[in-house]
Amino acid sequence: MDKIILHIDFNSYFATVEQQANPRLRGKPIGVTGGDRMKRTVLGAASVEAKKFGVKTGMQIWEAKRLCPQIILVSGDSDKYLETTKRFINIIKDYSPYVEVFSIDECFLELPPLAPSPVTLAKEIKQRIRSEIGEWITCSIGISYNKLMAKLAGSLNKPDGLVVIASEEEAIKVLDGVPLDEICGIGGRIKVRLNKMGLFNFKQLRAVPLDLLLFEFKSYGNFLYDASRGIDKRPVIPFYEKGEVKSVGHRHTIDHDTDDSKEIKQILLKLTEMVSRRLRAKKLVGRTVHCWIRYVLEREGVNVIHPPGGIASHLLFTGDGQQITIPYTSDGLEVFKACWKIFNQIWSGDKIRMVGVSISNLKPIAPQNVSLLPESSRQETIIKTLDKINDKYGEFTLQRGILLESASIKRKPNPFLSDRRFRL
DNA sequence: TCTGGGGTCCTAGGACCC
DNA sequence: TCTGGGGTCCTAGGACCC
Repeated sequence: MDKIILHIDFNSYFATVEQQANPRLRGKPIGVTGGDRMKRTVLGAASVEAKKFGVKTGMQIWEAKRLCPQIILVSGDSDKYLETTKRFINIIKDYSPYVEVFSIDECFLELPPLAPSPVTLAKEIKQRIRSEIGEWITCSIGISYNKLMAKLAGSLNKPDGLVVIASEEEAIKVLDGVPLDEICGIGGRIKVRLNKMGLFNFKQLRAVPLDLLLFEFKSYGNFLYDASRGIDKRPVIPFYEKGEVKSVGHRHTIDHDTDDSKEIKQILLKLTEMVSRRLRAKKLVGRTVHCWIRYVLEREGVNVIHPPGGIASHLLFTGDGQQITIPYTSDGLEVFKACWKIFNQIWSGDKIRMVGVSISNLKPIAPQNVSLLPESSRQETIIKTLDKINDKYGEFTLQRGILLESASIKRKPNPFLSDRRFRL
């Protein structure tokens, strides 16, 4: 193999971390939820034992309970998972500086040219994770000559697997035995489009000329062409070379549909403040504010499939959004003003189920950028003081007066609201 | 009983400037 | 009198990932 790349992926991550922390949960079907509010939430993870009943990550809780009535639901704790992730990354770094953190429970590792047998090394990593982090924490490792195939190899034998795809010849054999959406990069929509072209497996995809793929999929055709041949030239990008985040956002699904603009305003105030606080914590300012909403319309007697491949539903989801550019800021009130302006432009007046806010076009705060205007300087002092206290005592301990009326978002943040892509 | 929440990248078209 | 062409910025929207 030209390069040797390992893909390390934790199995049922949040669930095994919870089982490690609490012996009474071990060997039992558990599901990790987003927090104390169960309605309209989905599972962040399911334990191996729960998966035997057909329960899956991302499944709605009512469905998980239907499949497995004895499932134990555990409230997620993002700090705990992040802490565990930092520990395993520290182990991985002993083997190579080329570690790309792909998500909270996944990383790529490129081995130096003179590394000993990758299989022996992978076994050692698994053993160290067991002994240094916990016996309940298992991972699957895929080994191959590029990232795409390493990730595919890792997905072939779960949990606790170890699979090698050593050459392009082997890769093609493996590809011809899996569905199109098994590889990272082909999702439901692309699969449907490929199927419509009469393509149902990688062997058929390989027979399609590049020109045709480029015509149908633009530059994505290159990816499809290469992927079907086991080719992937993307480098492993170590954590210290990864750029800063490109956008920061939050969205919130309301636990009832609402057309009460006062209520929506309170939620947007909270979301914009959460976004701005994260910008300030990262010492960033941003200038493009994106606000979007989602409606749910009941359609009597009509079955709608949404999204493709999803479950049939009599509900039709629609939405609208807009983005505008404002002067660089990390002030929640400025972000809110932009957001509120957008909201009032796009809102149809229908009942709303979800609102979202994100800010992009980010840049680091210039240290010498001290404001000269007294009013602005006063605002900055207020923000800094709020941040200090909130950092110490938790989100929303102190907040602007206008936020205090709202009870729609609880103080303890949902673990799935926090950074999954983080920097070490 | 009816899909949570946080991201990334890409393309296309219009506005605007020189 | 009314237009070439290149480049950049902005916004909309689609698709994917975990």
